[in-house]
Amino acid sequence: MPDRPPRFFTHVYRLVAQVPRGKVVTYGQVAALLGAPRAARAVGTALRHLPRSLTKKVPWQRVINASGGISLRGDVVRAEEQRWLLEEEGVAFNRNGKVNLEKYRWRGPKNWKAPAWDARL
DNA sequence: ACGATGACAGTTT
DNA sequence: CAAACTGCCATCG
Repeated sequence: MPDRPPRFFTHVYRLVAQVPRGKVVTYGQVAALLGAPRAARAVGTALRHLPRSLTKKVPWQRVINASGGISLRGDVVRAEEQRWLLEEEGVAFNRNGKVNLEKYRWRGPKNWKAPAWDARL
């Protein structure tokens, strides 16, 4: 059994797990909702390390970049899978492979309160 | 502890 | 509009 994911990672997973089908969020948005508006890059790191055991529970495909595009640069296969999964649930891509964020962006959970993930216990 | 790393983002060319 | 630059952050050896 591998080690449990770091705190920050698990918070990312818990939030992303709430993104409804057919909606998307950006890395920066996730970071902001977690109370760390500049940690967008770290959110990407967290998703890159998403345990296989959680791929079924965490809709990682619903997280895209601020430009409305897929960010998996190196992994082309994975990138195609992400687009396929999103189209599968009704998210449309324009000719440039971008999603209309104004239309598909998820605004976040109701009465959401940023977790104190960075608090030292 | 320090520097390298990467599924980012905003600004400037 | 796209590529280049620059700042930022949690993790990892």
